[in-house]
Amino acid sequence: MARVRLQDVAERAGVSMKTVSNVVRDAPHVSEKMRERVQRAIDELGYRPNMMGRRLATGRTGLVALAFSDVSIPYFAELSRVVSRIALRHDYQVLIKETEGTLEGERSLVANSEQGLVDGVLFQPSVMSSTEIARHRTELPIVLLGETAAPLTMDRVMIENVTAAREVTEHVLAGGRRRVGFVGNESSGLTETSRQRIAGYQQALEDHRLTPEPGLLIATDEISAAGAVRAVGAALDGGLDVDALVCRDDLAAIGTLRALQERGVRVPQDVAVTGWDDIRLSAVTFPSLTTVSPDLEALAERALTLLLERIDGYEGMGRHETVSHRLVVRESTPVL
Amino acid sequence: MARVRLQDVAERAGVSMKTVSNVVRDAPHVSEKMRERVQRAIDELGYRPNMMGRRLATGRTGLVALAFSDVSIPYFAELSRVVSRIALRHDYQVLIKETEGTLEGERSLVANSEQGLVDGVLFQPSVMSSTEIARHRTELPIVLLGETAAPLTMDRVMIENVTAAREVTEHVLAGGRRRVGFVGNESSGLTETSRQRIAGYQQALEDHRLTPEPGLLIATDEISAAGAVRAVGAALDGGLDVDALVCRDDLAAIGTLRALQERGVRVPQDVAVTGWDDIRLSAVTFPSLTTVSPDLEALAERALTLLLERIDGYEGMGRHETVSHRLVVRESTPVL
DNA sequence: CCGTCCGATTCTAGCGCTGTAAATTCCGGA
DNA sequence: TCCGGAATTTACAGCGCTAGAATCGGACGG
Repeated sequence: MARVRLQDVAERAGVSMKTVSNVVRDAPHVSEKMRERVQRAIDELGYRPNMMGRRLATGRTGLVALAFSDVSIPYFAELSRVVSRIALRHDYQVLIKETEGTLEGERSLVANSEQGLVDGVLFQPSVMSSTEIARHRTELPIVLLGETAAPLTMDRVMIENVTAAREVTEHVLAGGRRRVGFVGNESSGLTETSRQRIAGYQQALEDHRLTPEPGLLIATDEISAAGAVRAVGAALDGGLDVDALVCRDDLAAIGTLRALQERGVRVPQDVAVTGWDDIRLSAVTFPSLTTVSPDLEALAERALTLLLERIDGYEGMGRHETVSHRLVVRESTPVL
Repeated sequence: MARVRLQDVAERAGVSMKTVSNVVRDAPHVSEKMRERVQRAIDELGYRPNMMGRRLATGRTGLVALAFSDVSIPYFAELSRVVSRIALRHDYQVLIKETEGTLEGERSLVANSEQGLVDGVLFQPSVMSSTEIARHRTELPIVLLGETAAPLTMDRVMIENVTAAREVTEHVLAGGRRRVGFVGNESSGLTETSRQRIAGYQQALEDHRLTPEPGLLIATDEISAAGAVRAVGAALDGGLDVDALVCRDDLAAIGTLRALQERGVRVPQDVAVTGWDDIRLSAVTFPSLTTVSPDLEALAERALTLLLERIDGYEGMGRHETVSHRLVVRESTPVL
């Protein structure tokens, strides 16, 4: 049996297509009687609107893309959930696009490959520079997520990375630690995210009259727990002497935990460890992780709001917003 | 500036729309000369096809939905990646739909709410029974993932759960353990997945002339590491006496690890622990987890193949396939 | 030199829905 | 009973693209 179309319902109910359309979309100016009559026809025929038709007609796809490197990074998975949920409230669905964190993947995203498929994009760049993003600038509305030094013309939402990094470092210093390392900066080409977190970490050290030593920065070759296990392991075996390790993210912290425990180092007694992102698992590692918890809800809400405004035609300058974060203290740092 | 349409390119190149369309789609019957001429016009105008138009015309959306409870469960996130990658090879994009693991969410998915938006659905049900899914049966092609007792009319791809559960249990028994518990069955209403894994676990025990005791089954109230921490913690505090714990999935295993370590129980010396899914993190917990590793690649490939066949009009009986798995032995179980 | 044939190109309908503008209906008031 | 204006419903023209039929044009054999 062929699909039921608006036309079929219209004939069955003996009204015009437009009226049926109005009923389906819950539009105003439909009398109660008419609504009932049409609804009956819809139910009898089992009509379901064809989204593609609607989309072509309205020019809106009802889809926004959420782009980042890799969904299996817990932070991004959790972000996806929140964004999807909030988008749904605005009648939007979210299409997840993974860029693999490669320049190529990010470029193809920005080179409006999604043109005509999604109405806008929420994009957390990994490697593309802000200027390049601005240059490739498409018709497609884009809102940037994260720490990219965003072009003036584009919207961006992030948390206060420098401040947060300072707070978390301050927290371990307040616990009496003095040899504080940093884990997880990229071994080749620092991302803006790492740069800012390291900046905050350094500020905190300097506030305490401690000199940041290059040897305390432990770079990893990839954003993963396994990368951190290798890097921290190698550093420890190389004689690294620390009493605290501030990690770039929870995954790095989880890897750090393992590298320490493999060597019999106790956390937090011997070395305190902190993470970043407050992914769900950070509460169930042993010991559980003290971590920076960004307000994902607010992040998603603001980013989506800015994006929807762009989609609705807003053409002003880029808006740069920050959302709050808090420090969640758990077992991996000593109680004060 | 308004968007460039096919018509604009056609005028610019002085040819018909259809010819441009042929060039864009790389269709046959286009002379080299014409191709070049049109391509030049396309480049000059910066034309990008509007997917919505194409989709309406072809009736194909180029989108398949991948539905499961929650992306932030690592197994699903990793599955998403693999499915997306493989789908891309078939020129399909993947739309992730979370059902929250609720009957309501799953019903709304099956009640062809996606009609007209996606061409088909890969669905891993959490709570819906196979008969109900079959009843709600829509026009939309669906392939089931996972252990659901699939209706005869529907395609389904899974791994051999009973066998795998038996193997992993056998592995700890071979290590000399005799009081083997199972962690992670749902406290209310066993899912088919849990049922099969428990069945395999029991078979292995029986093979060793051990009697499965109900007290060795530790139910959790939700699929999460935190749920396992609570459940296993409570069981241990209640005097649970085991020397091995086979967990329903890696998340449960991670929670189990913590519950044991909190109480000073050593893994694997005092209690061996196994997981299921081989999520990335299972290699970096401390100790790392022995776990069942499904062949995700094959799972995704087969499921997508079956789905695409359905989309292309295949109307035969349901195909039920299994893909392979292997046991990955790591630190959480003693070496033999 | 002409008729045939075949691949290259154009023509013409839609795909299913919505927005606009015009037509119709409905009411209270005169 | 009739009129004016507001509310409701209808007619119709696309949104951008593709498919199939129709048409064109040139190479080839006779």
